[in-house]
Amino acid sequence: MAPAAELDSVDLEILRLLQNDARITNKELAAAVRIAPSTCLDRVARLRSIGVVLGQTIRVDPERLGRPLDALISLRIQPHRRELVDPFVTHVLGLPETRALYNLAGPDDYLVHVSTAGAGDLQRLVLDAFASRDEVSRVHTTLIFQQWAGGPLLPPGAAPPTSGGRTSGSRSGGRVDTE
Amino acid sequence: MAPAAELDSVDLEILRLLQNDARITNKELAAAVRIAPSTCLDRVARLRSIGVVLGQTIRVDPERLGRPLDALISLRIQPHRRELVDPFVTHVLGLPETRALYNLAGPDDYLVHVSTAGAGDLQRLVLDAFASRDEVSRVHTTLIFQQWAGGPLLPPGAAPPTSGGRTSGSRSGGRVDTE
DNA sequence: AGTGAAATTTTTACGTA
DNA sequence: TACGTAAAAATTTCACT
Repeated sequence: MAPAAELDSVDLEILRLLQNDARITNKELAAAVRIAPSTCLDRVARLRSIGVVLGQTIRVDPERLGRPLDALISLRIQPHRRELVDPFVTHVLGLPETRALYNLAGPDDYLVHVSTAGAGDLQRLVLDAFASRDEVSRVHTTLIFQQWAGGPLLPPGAAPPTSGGRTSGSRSGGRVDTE
Repeated sequence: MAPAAELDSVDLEILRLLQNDARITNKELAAAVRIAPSTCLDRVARLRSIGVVLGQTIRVDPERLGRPLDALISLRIQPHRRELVDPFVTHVLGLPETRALYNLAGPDDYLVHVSTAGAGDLQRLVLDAFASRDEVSRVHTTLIFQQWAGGPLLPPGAAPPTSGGRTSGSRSGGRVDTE
């Protein structure tokens, strides 16, 4: 279930529009890509069924949830064995501050993106949730000043957004500024 | 428009459910949080209007879009002035491989999360899109073996998901494994 | 695969407690 | 603020090209 799916330009355009605003109605979406609503529904259903579209989520503003301070925490795991790593991953994903977790190829094994309530919360997190654990041999924290969410990830050569129509909101070029 | 919004436990539960699956109908959502559909609609509309909910997007599988290889690219910008930085940010956000961009506090000024078609594409990207630029003085690339998307980011103390009902799909604990 | 129209479900608006 | 009902609009199904 890994290989790349075959997508035509209409599929790519649908993905682009939905990634920009998934609340668009099927009717509007169909009009934007110039096909009938029922056909459009089939297209989207297919994209779901073949796993290109994994799901649909709301984008939440961390600041308005009381977590204005973001940071990246690099971690080195000492005996890098599965018995220690799996519980560690579970632990990190269980933290409410965790936004993303990466297992890396470099000397630092893991990178955690966290959103915290402030410097105090971040310090507490670094000390209590990471540094204090036996399997963690090194912790390095970097503050995030600003961040931008990625765009549609569409393959190069994909058709550019249709000229006239902004679908909704006030985005710029399909990219979403999150800060 | 920055301070934390006042949210009660119902709001938090709504956010959690929508973040898990934004395609849930308002009717189902209302039932899950035990309020009337019309009330639920008001709640969600409020969350949108006060900016807690920024929008709605589909989650796309990068692998199925032909980008199975992820990497983090650290960058140092030489004269770190706005005239150079702004075009650089625009350039990075314009790359189809870009998934996220961070402006950091450390010695490395920027971190770019990219999804690429493979080692060749990544090499081309590092050389042509980053290393070749005048304002970029240092490039460091780290491969991502595995990654996990963060969860609801909800404040601690928020009520756990209601006992019986899984809303849809087969997620685990509200977290979404993206690899 | 794509389409148009009917049938179903959902969203939305509004009056009331 | 929350609710229930009614109107509007959406999605979804289906027979046909």
